[in-house]
Amino acid sequence: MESLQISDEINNIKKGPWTPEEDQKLIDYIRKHGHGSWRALPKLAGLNRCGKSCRLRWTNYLRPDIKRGKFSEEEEQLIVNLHAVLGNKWSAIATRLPGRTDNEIKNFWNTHLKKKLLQMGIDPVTHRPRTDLNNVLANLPQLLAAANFAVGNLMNVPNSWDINALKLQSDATQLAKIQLLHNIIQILSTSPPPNIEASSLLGSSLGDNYNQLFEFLRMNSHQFHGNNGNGNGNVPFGFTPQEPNQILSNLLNFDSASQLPHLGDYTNTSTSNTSQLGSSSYANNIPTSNQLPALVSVSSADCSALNQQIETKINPNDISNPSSTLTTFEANWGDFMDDEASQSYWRDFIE
DNA sequence: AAATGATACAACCGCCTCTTG
DNA sequence: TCAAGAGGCGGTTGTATCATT
Repeated sequence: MESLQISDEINNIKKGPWTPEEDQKLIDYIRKHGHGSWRALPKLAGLNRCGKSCRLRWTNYLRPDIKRGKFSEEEEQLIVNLHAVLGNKWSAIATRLPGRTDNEIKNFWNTHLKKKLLQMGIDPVTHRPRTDLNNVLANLPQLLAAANFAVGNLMNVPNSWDINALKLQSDATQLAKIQLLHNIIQILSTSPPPNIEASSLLGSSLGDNYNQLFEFLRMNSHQFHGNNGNGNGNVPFGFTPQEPNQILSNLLNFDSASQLPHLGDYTNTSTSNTSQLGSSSYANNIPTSNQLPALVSVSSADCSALNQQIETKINPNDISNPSSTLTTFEANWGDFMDDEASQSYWRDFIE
């Protein structure tokens, strides 16, 4: 590295930030002659830079068609979607965002989007919800808040699934969080952790969120079990959580190994909603299996409408694509790009 | 007001692919 | 077919700026 720098110094090759004078020389030259051979350009333009540096400066900063400023919501969404299909192919992604450079997108991804996805509980590499216990539980307060919000909104959507209302009331972030909550419930629905270490981990991680989680399950379980009105018994979230008591009883099995509050203690402090426990239908529908079913499909009509909305938003010029066959509600965010059919759609779209 | 840490982004580096002779 | 050079790409680093203590 040092020898390289020395060699560069000997050759009078400058490195580091570009000065306005250098920028102007580069712009003037390319305007007059085009860039031609990048290797030859610096000498011809009177710059003490290597060709590579000139090319980078031009393509990433000086090019006249470069769009400056913050990324819009649409651009953000598009980058996430494209990344789910293309991975770190920044140049390929950049071709879909006019005026944005691969470098800019890459930086934006690394500094903003990656964190955003992580905060949403989505793995930025796989674009799937993160299911490891630590991460799920670490995000529990956020997830519960988001899920409560989304459940409230989604349950107000008419049976016919007013997609517009759905989109207005609940963004993809909320949906992703519901997906994650689903994961939590799955974790909690399985047998108690097989060893004391896992028990302790879960207990300490859950901590104060225990009450919140219980409350959420209790408040919404009747809704999860409701018929969505389309006759097939599916519910919007596609899973039917066990009775909260049953789920949490798994936790109580290792209550002594952790610092979890006792269920009884909690219910005593929250009596305002206990009627829901008795009146809701969930009591008659306690699943026999500990495993929650996978997220369920909504009707194909609903899906196509939803997909079209997503696709229209992403690419207003291409609203009809027969290869798009998303069928799951999770398709709204993250997973929808991992769905095989969806991926083929995006590949088609990109190609 | 100064120190420290976090964040954003421009720029560089090394590797890979493509082109050309 | 192969080797060399040029260009392109993705990962990483360095530095300026902003936020917090």
